[in-house]
Amino acid sequence: MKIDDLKEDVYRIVKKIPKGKVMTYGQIASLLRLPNYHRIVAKILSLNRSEKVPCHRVIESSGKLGGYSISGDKKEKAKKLLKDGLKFEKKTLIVDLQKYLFKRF
DNA sequence: ATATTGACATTTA
DNA sequence: ATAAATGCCAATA
Repeated sequence: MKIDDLKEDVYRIVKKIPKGKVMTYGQIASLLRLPNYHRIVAKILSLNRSEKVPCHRVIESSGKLGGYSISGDKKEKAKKLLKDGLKFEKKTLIVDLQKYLFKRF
């Protein structure tokens, strides 16, 4: 299973996301030199469901939160992000990527 | 083995 | 600008 191998890399990257920043699925995939694996990244995170990784800092490129399997409630994810210091409309749950996107380069 | 699905992204209309 | 269509890979049924 490649996913099992990618899992480590994904976690590694996600863990490196500084507090107050977020990354997108496609971005992570690109960092792994696998630009088309965004879906796989998402699947990995869905399978993950462990809180050892700040997976709540991974959102969609559109700025929407995406999903959250741990509690199944996106509000939980939003709360964590707010706790990280991010500020966004609680109604739309749209994150300002211009501000909070973590770019390594 | 084929078909559907997924915490999506990018392109086209 | 928004919305639909297309693409992508692996897992699951």
